[in-house]
Amino acid sequence: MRRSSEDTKAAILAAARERFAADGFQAATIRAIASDAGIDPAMVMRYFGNKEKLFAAAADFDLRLPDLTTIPRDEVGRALAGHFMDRWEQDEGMMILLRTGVTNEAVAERMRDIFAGQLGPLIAGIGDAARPAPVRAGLVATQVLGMALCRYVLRLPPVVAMSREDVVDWLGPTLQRYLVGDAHTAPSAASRG
Amino acid sequence: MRRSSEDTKAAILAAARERFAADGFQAATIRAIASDAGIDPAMVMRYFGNKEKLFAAAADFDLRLPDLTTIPRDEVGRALAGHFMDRWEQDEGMMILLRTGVTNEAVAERMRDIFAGQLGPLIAGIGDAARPAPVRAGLVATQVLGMALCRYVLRLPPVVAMSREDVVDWLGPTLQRYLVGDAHTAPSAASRG
DNA sequence: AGTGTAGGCCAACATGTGTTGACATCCATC
DNA sequence: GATGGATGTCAACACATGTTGGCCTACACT
Repeated sequence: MRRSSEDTKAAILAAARERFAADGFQAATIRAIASDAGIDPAMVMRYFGNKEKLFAAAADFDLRLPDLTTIPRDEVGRALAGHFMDRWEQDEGMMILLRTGVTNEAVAERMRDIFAGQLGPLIAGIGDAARPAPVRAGLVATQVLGMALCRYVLRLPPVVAMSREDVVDWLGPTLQRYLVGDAHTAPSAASRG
Repeated sequence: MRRSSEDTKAAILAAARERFAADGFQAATIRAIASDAGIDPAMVMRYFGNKEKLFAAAADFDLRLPDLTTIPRDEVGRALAGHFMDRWEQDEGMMILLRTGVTNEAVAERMRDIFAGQLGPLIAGIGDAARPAPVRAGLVATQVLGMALCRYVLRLPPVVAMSREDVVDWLGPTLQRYLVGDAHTAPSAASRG
């Protein structure tokens, strides 16, 4: 069965995204990707030039952040937590960035651009001018990427076992404080469920 | 100049820790490590057997958690945040685990063991029995590892720019809530500094 | 039927890697 | 000073990888 050029290219890209997400840049081999796509390694070179360009095509990713200004101010933390959870599970792009960014400076820079360029402006629109938006964006990144790391990459059992709602319940207030709160907002440990 | 066996072994181990921390497992080559240590690659094999065993020796790491029961209950979050900050900066062991654990299942399992075995019991001693300690330990791990990832690996500029005290101020309340609080503890955004 | 072109495969090359075994060199001991 | 073990180097092997160029094959069109 013969495929069209576009079909083959798409098959290669799909296989590449899976392999890069599962194994990282170095461990994901052209041969393995080609095998998954059911074609010869030479085809990968034909369609994408080299491994770096294939990776660049596979690592395309956008946070697709919602407009936070349409959300009630006191629910913005939970909304963002839920959005990231959905985003992580629907698109393996973030897994690719996480697995490769830790050992590839170019990818790390891309992640810096994504979080500064997409999350920063969003937060600037809702936050308190007294605390700079980049710091708030950075803090949100630490909690959100840490959750992705522990849940999907390291697979810490209690973190994997949490439901989406559990995650939103726990991370929501944290993100809320990072977004619109103040460093010294003390948590109250009095109320118990 | 001739060195003793132990000196050479220590030099190799030091070079290996730096390389593994900077480049990860695959990108850190025996040849580069040997070159850093000023010896022939064959010596590495003689003293450590193979690359995996060298890595196992280099990736030795302990969280060295303090006894939280001696700390006032409402300061436990800040204390833990400060401890992790110190630990990250003094010992490159965590950088090694972070850079390699994302693409190496054996290392990921080791991190699971570390956080479940060291952090879990500690938290069980101070927490609320109503919420299981493993979940609390997992949540702490998400925030603490996320900070390490963003600050030392991805180097997000606003996160790098924060002082140790800034980090403790922001992460302290978060960890406090994860440790002894309740999921629905709402942050108060009223007070401003 | 003949033919050109796009899609696909095969074999090979250059390179870098972990790893090994043979050889060299220093130093303590007799 | 001779000897033997510890310390170290060298060259090479076996293997996997990214990459390349040549060749094959099906299909559309005349």
